[in-house]
Amino acid sequence: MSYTKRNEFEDEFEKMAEFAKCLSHPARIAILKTLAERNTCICGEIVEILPLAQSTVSQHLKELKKCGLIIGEIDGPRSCYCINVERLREMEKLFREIISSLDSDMSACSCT
Amino acid sequence: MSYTKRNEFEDEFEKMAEFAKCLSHPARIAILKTLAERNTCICGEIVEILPLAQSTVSQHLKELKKCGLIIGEIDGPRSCYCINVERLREMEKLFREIISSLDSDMSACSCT
DNA sequence: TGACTTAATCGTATATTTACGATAAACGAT
DNA sequence: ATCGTTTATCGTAAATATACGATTAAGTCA
Repeated sequence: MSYTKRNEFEDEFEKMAEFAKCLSHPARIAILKTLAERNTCICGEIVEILPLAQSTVSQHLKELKKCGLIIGEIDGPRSCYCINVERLREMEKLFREIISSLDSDMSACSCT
Repeated sequence: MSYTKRNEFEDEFEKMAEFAKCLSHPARIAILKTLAERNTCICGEIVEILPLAQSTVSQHLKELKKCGLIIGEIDGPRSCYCINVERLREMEKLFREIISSLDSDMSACSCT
């Protein structure tokens, strides 16, 4: 039993799925929003805002970092996080492309 | 141990996260693409195209249906699926809104 | 009616995700 | 050097997700 077949699809779809997975928890969207609003972007602030334990927030930050949407800089005992604008743009573009590709393919639905 | 705290965030974020979760597997994106390309949209065709067992495809279809991105019509022993265009637009809009809200909040990143 | 086709669901195994508390690591300050 | 602060990581528990084969259900057609 193989469990995952995520790697047997078109690169574009896998990439999109990766981004989507990253946004698939409201906490991570909330983190992005918080980072956008502040430029201090210290981890502790996020912990205060979210209804989650520090370790859990840290995990979500790790996910966001893994998919490249945020950048973390260690600054003494603190960690300074901010949004990776280029990567955000990349995601935006890919999303737009896939949606518009669906749009252009789509013809009238014959089953309703 | 509560396990999930998905429901303790802003509605908009939860909604976006739902959509994102739906797109978080390449198979489901591939299904949407296939549905866009054809208007016959019979389940069996999708099974032939994807490297997945029939039952697994059925499960993915169920997910897509649950979040409203596709509509299924039972047609005799077959199932005719198609994209729910309105819902797709809704997702597109929400995504665009959230991204542009990030954009407008974002100031220079102080940590790089 | 009975055989065939198609797709949903069930049962199951395994991987991953989400959450927490506890601990460790890294630094600043006293 | 020790203490306090901050954050990452570890260990763990429980929920979900992913995948499959087997079965069921529902309709078609001979």
